[in-house]
Amino acid sequence: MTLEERKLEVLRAIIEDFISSNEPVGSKALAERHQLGVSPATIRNDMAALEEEGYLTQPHTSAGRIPTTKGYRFFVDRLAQLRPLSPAERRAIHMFLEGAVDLDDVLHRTVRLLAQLTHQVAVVQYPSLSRSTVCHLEVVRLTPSRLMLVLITDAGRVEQRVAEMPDEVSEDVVAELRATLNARLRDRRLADAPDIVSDLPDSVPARLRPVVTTLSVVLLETLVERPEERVVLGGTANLTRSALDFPNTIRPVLEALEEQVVLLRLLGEVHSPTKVLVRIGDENTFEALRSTSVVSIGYGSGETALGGLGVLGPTRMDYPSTITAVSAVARYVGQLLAGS
Amino acid sequence: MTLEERKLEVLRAIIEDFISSNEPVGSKALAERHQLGVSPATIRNDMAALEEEGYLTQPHTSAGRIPTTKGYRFFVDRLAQLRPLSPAERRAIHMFLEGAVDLDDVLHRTVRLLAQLTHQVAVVQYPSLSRSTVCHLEVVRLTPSRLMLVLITDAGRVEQRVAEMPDEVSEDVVAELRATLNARLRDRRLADAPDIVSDLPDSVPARLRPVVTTLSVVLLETLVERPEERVVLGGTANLTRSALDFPNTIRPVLEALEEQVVLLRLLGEVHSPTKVLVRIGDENTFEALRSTSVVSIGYGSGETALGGLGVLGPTRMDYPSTITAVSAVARYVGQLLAGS
DNA sequence: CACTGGCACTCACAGGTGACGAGTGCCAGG
DNA sequence: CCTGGCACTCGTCACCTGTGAGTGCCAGTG
Repeated sequence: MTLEERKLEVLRAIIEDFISSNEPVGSKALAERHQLGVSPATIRNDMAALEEEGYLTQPHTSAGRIPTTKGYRFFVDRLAQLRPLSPAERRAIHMFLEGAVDLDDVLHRTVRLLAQLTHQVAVVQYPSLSRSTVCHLEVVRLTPSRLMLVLITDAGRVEQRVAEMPDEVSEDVVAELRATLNARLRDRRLADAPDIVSDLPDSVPARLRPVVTTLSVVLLETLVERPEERVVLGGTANLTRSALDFPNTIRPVLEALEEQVVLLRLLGEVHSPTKVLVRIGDENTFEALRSTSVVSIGYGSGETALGGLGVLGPTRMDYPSTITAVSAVARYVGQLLAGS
Repeated sequence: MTLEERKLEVLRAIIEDFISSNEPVGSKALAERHQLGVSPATIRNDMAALEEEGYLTQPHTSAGRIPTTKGYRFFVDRLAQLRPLSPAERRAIHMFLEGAVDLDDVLHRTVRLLAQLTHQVAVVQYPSLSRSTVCHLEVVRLTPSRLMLVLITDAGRVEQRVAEMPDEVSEDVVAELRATLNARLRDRRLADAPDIVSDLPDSVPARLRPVVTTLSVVLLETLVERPEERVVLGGTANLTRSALDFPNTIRPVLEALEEQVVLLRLLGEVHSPTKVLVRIGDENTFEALRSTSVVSIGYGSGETALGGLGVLGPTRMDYPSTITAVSAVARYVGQLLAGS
């Protein structure tokens, strides 16, 4: 199944031309635009072979060829040469993310940056709760019988939740709760938190028990039942850029992007912060995204990713540039979060 | 400038037909679909008059008429009869907003609800900081020299911000800060906060002064320089519903909607929680939104609005239904926030 | 054996034409 | 003041045709 040198060149040339023109590319044009050293007729034979093997297809008999999913896949895996980041892009990344003041800000800037760099739809996931550790757990007494729990993770993420208490709670008890909860949970991984939390009521003085029991339930809800991994979306206007011909092609995509579930699953499979993941066309799980490609990667300080980020665009996207941009941004965001 | 009875009927009929069909409506079709009791020829005369007066226009000579901005405006102000909420819609509102656990949740559900009810793009603003009062101000020591300020308002909004301290700060000092800040700010309106905050450094014991000064700066930044009124957006997929013919008509709209500034200004002028505001076509401030209409209203418990919410759609939207839906949702959200 | 030039063939697309019909304005008559 | 009738405009659609890009195949050549 190995292809000879020239056929590879032909495949690469076709994909590059198609990406920049969005029109089926024919043998003659190919011969003119690239120095392949052979005549159109020869190229035609190669094209026919490539089509036979499933890398190309024809929209109709007398048109040029366009790449199939398999063709793009081969291109991405073996043919594409990574384009280094241009100085302008490097500068843009720094400028964009420079002045960020907190996590929300970082992620919102990131999504705009990605959208702008790649001219595509950008998605950024909040640092996963389960992969973070507890930095602080604050208990605030809003009214005597209503407490607010504020969870702060090492990644800077802040989650809050109101808890209605069965009885009134004194300020002293709140202080005690705060101390107890922090003693138990601080620096623990949130993935381990559910176990710790459910043991909590049994291990506190009896007088605290009712309050702690109620709080435990709320905490568990926040941590487990609602693992709501948040996602920021941006650059949807870029969808209109590619698919100007098919307004009914962008509708399902927009609809899918409004579903949190879809977005999460989109980035959910991302684990490594080092290797970009490219899902092309019908390699995507979701029906509605079969006409798009997703380029994603994890970001984080160490080996394990805190969360994922990526972009979504037409299958005929500029993979080399996109991959470069996505991984550069992820690296920078990782540093930023580690340093803050 | 008063129009006679029948001309009004004709105008209403044209607008209603155009809204449901999205095609220029002609005299004959009009006479058939409505019981106006006159012949097409008569209607033609009325139409010519209405066009003369600026309520209608013709896309081209031999086509039917379509309403102008002025026509829609007249329709909304004088002709439209409010449609009561259907039981199904009422039920939908309750079901959607029932299980909301916190402010974020309420607002995200609201935006989805609005989008679904009206089949349009929905926008919901977070409760304005400046119109809220401080419920609690928490100071959390993340590391010895890094504090996090968490501001909780009566509307349930939570804003946090990290502050880098010049020196290390002891846990005792933090407790003192917490007490001082809360004593000064609790139950005060956030609009008044800047004054209070800037006086703060002068009115604390000298030993607290450096820390308080730094904190003041951060607080002021959070409150004033970054009055970042947050906005939630949803239902953008609905844009494709109306403008299927013009993909290049939805691009600028999508782009505009990605600008926070635009969204804020869109709802920024909303003040009353009782009266719906309708901005039609070129009545909109923003160039890109000249082809759309915005229906918005304030929500809140009392007289003053906490924030705004609304929908954006094509000028040929179903105004009566939309107005009903928007104001019903706003009323319900207001109750919800007051009760929580 | 691999490449090439030539040739016949296919087919999307653009441009032109004409029939059709929806819609209009105007006018004379009730 | 309303109506029916009539001539006119003009966008839409179906149809046709020429053009050209692109193909596959084949015989010829180094």
